[in-house]
Amino acid sequence: MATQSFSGSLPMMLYRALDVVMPRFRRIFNEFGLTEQQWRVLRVLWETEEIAFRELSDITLIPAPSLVGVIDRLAKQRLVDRRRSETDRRNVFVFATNEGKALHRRVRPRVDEAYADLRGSIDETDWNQLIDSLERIASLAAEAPDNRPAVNQ
Amino acid sequence: MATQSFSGSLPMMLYRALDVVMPRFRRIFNEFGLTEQQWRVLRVLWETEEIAFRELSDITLIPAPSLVGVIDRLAKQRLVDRRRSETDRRNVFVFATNEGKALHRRVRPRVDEAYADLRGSIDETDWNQLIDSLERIASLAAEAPDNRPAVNQ
DNA sequence: CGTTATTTATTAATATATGAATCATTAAGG
DNA sequence: CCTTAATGATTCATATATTAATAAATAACG
Repeated sequence: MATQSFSGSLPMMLYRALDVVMPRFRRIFNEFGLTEQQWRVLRVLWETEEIAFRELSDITLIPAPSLVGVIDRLAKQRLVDRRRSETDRRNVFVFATNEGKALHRRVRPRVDEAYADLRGSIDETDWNQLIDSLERIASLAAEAPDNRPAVNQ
Repeated sequence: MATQSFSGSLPMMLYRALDVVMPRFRRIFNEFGLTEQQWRVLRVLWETEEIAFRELSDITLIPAPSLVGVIDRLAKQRLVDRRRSETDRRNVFVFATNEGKALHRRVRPRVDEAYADLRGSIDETDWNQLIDSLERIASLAAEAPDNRPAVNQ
């Protein structure tokens, strides 16, 4: 096999896929005064009433130092709030306010619609194949002992 | 099909794949005092003696406003330099200095090795399938008229 | 128990991303 | 030509990423 071309490398292909896919979603977020990361937090809080800071960081893939600021800004808009655990005061829990839940309910249909459009623009088989391949890549995480990201315990 | 789970969505799967794949490369870049984006620029300049700013932005997937700073910092380290086009003075060309080329030659083998390791840790068929699927996603770009990224002209 | 490690969120410093605006240059039109 | 429109890099303001350090709380251990 010849020398790997830069643009054909796996990392650049992943970045390019995101560049193709994300703008349509960011446009929606912006309409509602949200950033992509702020949306991720609201989106996760839709599924769990309350969530530990670390777990929120793992699920949203927002690194902890960044997440601090994301939550600060969401809290300033009264969309989410924190509380410290009583049993272990190092832990922080995050939850959506009523205002946050209401905003989520308004944004969600638009995002779902865009997602359906995206999915509709790709052949069903290709789509499943892609998700499948990405899952296999993600499963490498456990095997690399020097990686913090995501699923490790 | 049930409601799309957040972590199983295409964007989050793409982000997770990058989170799994990139740390091993960033560790190498850091050893040589480079950031990921700085490396991308050096890596591209390895293939073309000189390149137009806009084209560099398209290939590296670094947005123009960010690329200005990336090149500024590389130039401060004497690794690259700019020159303005004589025929159209709006255009800027970027090229690697001898120092930049030398650094590239030192980093490159380490990156290639890490890439080979990565490739070796994934089944050949899975790998090809993934690259293949990502290419199909990338090809959607042309169909979305409101997207700047990459290949448009 | 008291001291030392470890864990958890946070802060700090620097680099990059994002979206809008600006400034210089060139192209187009009358 | 001269004015106006378009183009290309850059700047600006704000948000996030990255890596290291810190501070508070808890766990572990002698």
